[in-house]
Amino acid sequence: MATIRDVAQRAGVSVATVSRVLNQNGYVNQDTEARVMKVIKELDYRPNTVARSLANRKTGTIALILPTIMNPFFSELSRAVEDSARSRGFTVIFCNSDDLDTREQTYIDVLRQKYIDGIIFASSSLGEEDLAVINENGIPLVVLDRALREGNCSVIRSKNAEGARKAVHHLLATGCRKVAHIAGPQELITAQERLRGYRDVVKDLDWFEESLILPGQFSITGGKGAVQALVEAHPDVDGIFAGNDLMAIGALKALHRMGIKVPEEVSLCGFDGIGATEWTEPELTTVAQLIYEMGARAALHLIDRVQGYTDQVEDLELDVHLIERGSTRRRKY
Amino acid sequence: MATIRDVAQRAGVSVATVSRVLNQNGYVNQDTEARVMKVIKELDYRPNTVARSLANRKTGTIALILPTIMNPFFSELSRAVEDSARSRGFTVIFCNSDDLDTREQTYIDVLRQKYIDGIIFASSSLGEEDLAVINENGIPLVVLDRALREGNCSVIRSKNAEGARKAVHHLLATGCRKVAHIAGPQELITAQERLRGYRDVVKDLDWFEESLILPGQFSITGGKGAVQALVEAHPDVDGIFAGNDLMAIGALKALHRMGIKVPEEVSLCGFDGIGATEWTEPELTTVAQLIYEMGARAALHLIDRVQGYTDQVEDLELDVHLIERGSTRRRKY
DNA sequence: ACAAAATATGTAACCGGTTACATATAGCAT
DNA sequence: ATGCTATATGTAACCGGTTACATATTTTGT
Repeated sequence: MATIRDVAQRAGVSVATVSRVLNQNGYVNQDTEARVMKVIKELDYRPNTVARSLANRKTGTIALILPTIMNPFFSELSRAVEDSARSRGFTVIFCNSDDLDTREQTYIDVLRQKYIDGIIFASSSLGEEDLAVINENGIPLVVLDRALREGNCSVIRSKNAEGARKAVHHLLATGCRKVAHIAGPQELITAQERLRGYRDVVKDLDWFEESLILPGQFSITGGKGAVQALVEAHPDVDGIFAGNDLMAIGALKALHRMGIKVPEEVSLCGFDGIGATEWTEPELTTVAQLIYEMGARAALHLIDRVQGYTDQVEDLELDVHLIERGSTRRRKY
Repeated sequence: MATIRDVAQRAGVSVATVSRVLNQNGYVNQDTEARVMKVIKELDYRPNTVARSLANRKTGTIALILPTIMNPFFSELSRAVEDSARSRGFTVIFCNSDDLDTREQTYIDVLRQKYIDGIIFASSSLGEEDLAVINENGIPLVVLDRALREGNCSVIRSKNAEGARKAVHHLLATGCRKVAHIAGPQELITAQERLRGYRDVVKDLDWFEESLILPGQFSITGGKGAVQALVEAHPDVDGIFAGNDLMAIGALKALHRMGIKVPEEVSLCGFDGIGATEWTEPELTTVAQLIYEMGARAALHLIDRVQGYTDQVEDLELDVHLIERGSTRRRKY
């Protein structure tokens, strides 16, 4: 591979001049520029990004830390992030954390050493102190789905509580008399907020009791398990609000296996709006987040900060909307 | 951030010595080493990866080029790649190509400039010439799911034709009298091979005709469309082999919508073995690939080559196996 | 006891860019 | 004609590591 010095020599100029041509800064004579460009073409010269990164401490790379890419929610999110990054000439490094903080720690260490320009954090188990460490290193940070007291860090999240309320109201409106909630792991803010939304609506209804809230790990198996326990404890449940779509899918499977008809006997509503909610039968009613937009906004805002177009941190709450499908349907009594 | 010179100065040695301590090479006195290590701890020094990369032309980064991460097959594959890479201290850059060759070209350019150590190519539309370009640049390459004449490039693929034969044999064995095939885009080798496998089995059966082969784009919508056309043209079809699971899911939806019972009236078999085949009702019979293993092998082998542990290219054919589920069931006549 | 080999450490060039600073010429106002 | 500014280009230090080579000391072999 040709280097900048090869180009300089062949064009009869100094490396500084070539660099100026490359970066379109400083004064360069038109003729000189043309000559340099010609040589660049001839040699098929491409500036070495690593050398560039070393010199100006920018790598054109951002990292996306997420629990696991195998969760469709994060697949879509990361697709958005990569699309947006590419449109701005950035590349993306992926990190599956499995929500393990040791793993997150390790990643952050590695990323720091690699001069990563910025990080999008979609994995929620990292403590505030750790985030502070990143900040100290001056790495711009965008966090998804959590509120932070500390200021120097952008946050983008969905209206989880509001979405949960929408879901439960919808279930009640379609005629449910007793609505249970399959909750995600309470370490995660999203899971907390959705549970809160559920509580907001049902807490004063006479049928409500704590045992209508079951843990489901945000996973398919968790959703299945929750339904089994639920039906045993509350055979009269006729509505389920699952804290995410994967649990809803699991719930649907379990209900089917138990011979309970959806939506005739039990209505079911998920949360997230992943594509797979249209793959089941019946299709799942769900509270859709603007997943792609979330990823795109996160990436574009992060890159804006990296490039110094803005130094303001953002705190965005994205709308959610209910998508009514076959798993909930108005019932007549 | 402390630099190697800071460490050297504080420890009263030269940078070369510190470097030797860091890389565990060359001669270093025990006491000196201890002293250097102590200073490293004190300063919380981490070697700058970018500088290192520039010096030794290795970045500890590999790239994975795939059609789109939103296809669950590739989600799982990339999970495997990332896990394996991490276990060897490598990071992974993701590239969604959407099977556009311009996009792939651009990526390769960028990756070359970034001194990426190696590339895993899971996107099949790139021509041989382009692959040659990568090879000329000396970038180790592992290609998934395609055969290449040219030698200097490892290939890992599944036994697609064999898998397809298994699928069709299974459908016939469960009592199907007329089996159609929903095929993927024929630019892709995998799609070709699966179609070939289907042909191998049915070509001499009296009911076979070309119009039983329908294009389905490897997508859900494609699968739906294919089924609609199929049922119109061949109402007597009682078995469908879909070239991948997404199309099978689409087919299942369409059949359901048309009131055709699976497996009672039509048996359905997919290909890939993605998790979502267990999310549908009935669950989908499918020819499972060793997706995770494919990704893991690709990554580990690539890194072996990057690190010079081997310079042999690999040509691996992974086994596939039929998973029988509810979408195909033995019928009695 | 002496040469050869092993151990220990330092100097400085190098990887391939960027950029502060120095220098030189041309254009323009006074 | 003089001084000031805008234009044009080059020199060399710098980013933060690695490593070839030189040098000095210690150990080993005979």
